[in-house]
Amino acid sequence: MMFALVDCNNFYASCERMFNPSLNGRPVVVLSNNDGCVIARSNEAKALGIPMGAPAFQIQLLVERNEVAVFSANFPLYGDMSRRVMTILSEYSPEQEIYSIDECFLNLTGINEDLAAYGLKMRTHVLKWTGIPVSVGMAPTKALAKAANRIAKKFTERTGGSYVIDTDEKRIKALKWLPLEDVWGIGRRQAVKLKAAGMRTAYDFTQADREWVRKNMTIVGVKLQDELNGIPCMEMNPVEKKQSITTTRSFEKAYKSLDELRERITTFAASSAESLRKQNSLCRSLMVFIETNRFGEPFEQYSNNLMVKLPFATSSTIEIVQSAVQGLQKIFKEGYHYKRAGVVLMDFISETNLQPSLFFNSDPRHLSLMQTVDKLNNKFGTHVLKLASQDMRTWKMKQEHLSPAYTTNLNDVIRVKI
DNA sequence: TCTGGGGTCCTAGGACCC
DNA sequence: TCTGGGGTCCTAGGACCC
Repeated sequence: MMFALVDCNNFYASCERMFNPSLNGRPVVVLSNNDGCVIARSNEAKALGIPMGAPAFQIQLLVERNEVAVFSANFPLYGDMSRRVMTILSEYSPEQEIYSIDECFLNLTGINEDLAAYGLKMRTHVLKWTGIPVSVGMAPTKALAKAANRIAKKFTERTGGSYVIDTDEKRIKALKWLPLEDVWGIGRRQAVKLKAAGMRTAYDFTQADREWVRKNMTIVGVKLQDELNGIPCMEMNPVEKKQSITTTRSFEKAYKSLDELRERITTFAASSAESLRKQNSLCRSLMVFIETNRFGEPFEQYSNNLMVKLPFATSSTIEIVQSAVQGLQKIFKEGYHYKRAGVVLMDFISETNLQPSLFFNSDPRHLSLMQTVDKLNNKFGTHVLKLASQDMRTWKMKQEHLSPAYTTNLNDVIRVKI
């Protein structure tokens, strides 16, 4: 077996920079929705010590002193750039697993070439066609490919951004270099436990007693140990349908009334339902949740969630919204300052596997109605059609540093003067 | 004033059944 | 002191990922 893990460097920051070359060499950060906290940093921003996840207001001083370029997250742009990168990479293997917006696994088993050079070829190709720098790690297991990727990225000057672990010597050298907490699959919790047991590097972990690992880290830990020892346990996962679809947002200000929350929940449920239809699924239950400011202060805290079983499988926005709002009414309590809410759809079946029930079924008229709505919304841009109860008030996300929709809106396409 | 959003998998323990 | 035991299904919560 041979896997590649290809990963875009500082992806969101690289996307912003791609359309604004004057930012080359300058520190760049991208903020989450509501301009809340840092979700991407260029190397220069990392070097300034701006931590991942830092609240925007806490890095204000650093930003001003160092002329850091700050952007509000522009997810349509990143999604579009991702699609382009992934399409190029798919040419390098018969099997691609898109693992996240900025990385994918490729199955390189049977590719009869010098792999390090093959990785460099991918990197050059992607950079030339999209302007996005990527790193390529290759190894006989997914976990080792992840480790190889870290080496490719960390030592770009030496590796050119492409590194292969194809011998036991290289494997051991890599694992002795890789700190425990940087291993794919070992999180903060486990790292503490492993360090307490005297381990420090990925290599130490591979030497740990198998039974101890099973007891302390379940079967997941045992598989990871095998993977790092070069025994593949994780296969390529073909792109499958999602098992749950979530829409959640923090609010710019606190909401107190049921009416305000009802509008938000309606909008979230509608957005989730749209994604559900996109993958041709129906859902049989959903969860709605609301919460006050989890950072406390100065008001009393309350958070709650509720699972709602739908009377039938459906993808109708109307029916899903109804159930979500019923759920909201059950958990809503007067007197709190709500700061976040969300709707999770789950328990899916495929449209084609629907077994109609004798008495309770989704309103058959909704399917064609929804198809029409989706078609129109697709054709004329987002949400020319929506429920009357959606977006009643002028709800707005804080986005003070939003870049143009360079690739998805004709008016924002970059013009080149000749 | 100001702290994101969207996923997956595994397990323990309760409910229920025989 | 002194409990029956074993299977299955479901769910909440924890851990991890990006």
